[in-house]
Amino acid sequence: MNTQTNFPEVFGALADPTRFAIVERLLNEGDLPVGQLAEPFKMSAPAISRHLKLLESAGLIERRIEKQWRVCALKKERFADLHQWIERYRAFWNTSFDRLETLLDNQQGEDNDSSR
Amino acid sequence: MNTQTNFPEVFGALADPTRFAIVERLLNEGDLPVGQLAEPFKMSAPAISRHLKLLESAGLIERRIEKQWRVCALKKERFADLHQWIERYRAFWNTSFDRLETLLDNQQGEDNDSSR
DNA sequence: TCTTTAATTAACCTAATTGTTAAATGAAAA
DNA sequence: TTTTCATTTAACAATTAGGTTAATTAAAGA
Repeated sequence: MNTQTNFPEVFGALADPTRFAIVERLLNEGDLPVGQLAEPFKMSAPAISRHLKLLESAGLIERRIEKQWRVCALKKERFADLHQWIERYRAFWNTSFDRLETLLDNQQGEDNDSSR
Repeated sequence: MNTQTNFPEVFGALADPTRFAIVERLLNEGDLPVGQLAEPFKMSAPAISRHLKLLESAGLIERRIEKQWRVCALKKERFADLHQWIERYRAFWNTSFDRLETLLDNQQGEDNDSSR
């Protein structure tokens, strides 16, 4: 399997709200240069730069140089790995949801967790 | 969608190797009492206890009392949430793998998603 | 060349995380 | 009821994470 994927490291990269938002944005808007990625946050450029470096080390993004900009892009492989990982849990979460299953089958009009 | 699922928090819970191993073990071996979960680690009981508390706060596990033991179990909802999240990236990672696709096809086989 | 723009690296500070040991809790067994 | 077992809480120390400002690099444009 994907023995080269260090899942705790990847999850650690996604564990910060800023980094998570960056990843989500790259999914929704496609590749973006560092400056534009930084713009929505009221955080210094060096802080963003370090977040991006961490995402890159975890293999979630890559940076390429384009003229005077560093453009960030999601790396497909890592997301494929994450998908494979969570798929292993399908047999568990997808069975006998009992009274929860109707709710979820409705395709998430809302969530159903009452634990918090 | 699952707006009340705090993904950075959930990822943070999975970002520690000990906690990740605990979650994997619960998937592979089913519900286990705290003492047995702690056994493979050369870490004090309080340390394990706090890891479990964090997993519980993130909604990844729950603890029930059974005789003199606290038995830990994975929570389906949270894994379903994670799956829904990564599914949103499928359109991205599943298309035009280009020269990578042969490499990855070797190991992952076909995916069988039924959630949409 | 000189200046500007884009981004990173360095040095530093504070807060959060993760581990420890000792004490506390609460149910079961004696 | 007293002891034992299973686990948690409290208090504390060491490390890591995440932010800041100042200095550096590197390419573009004047």
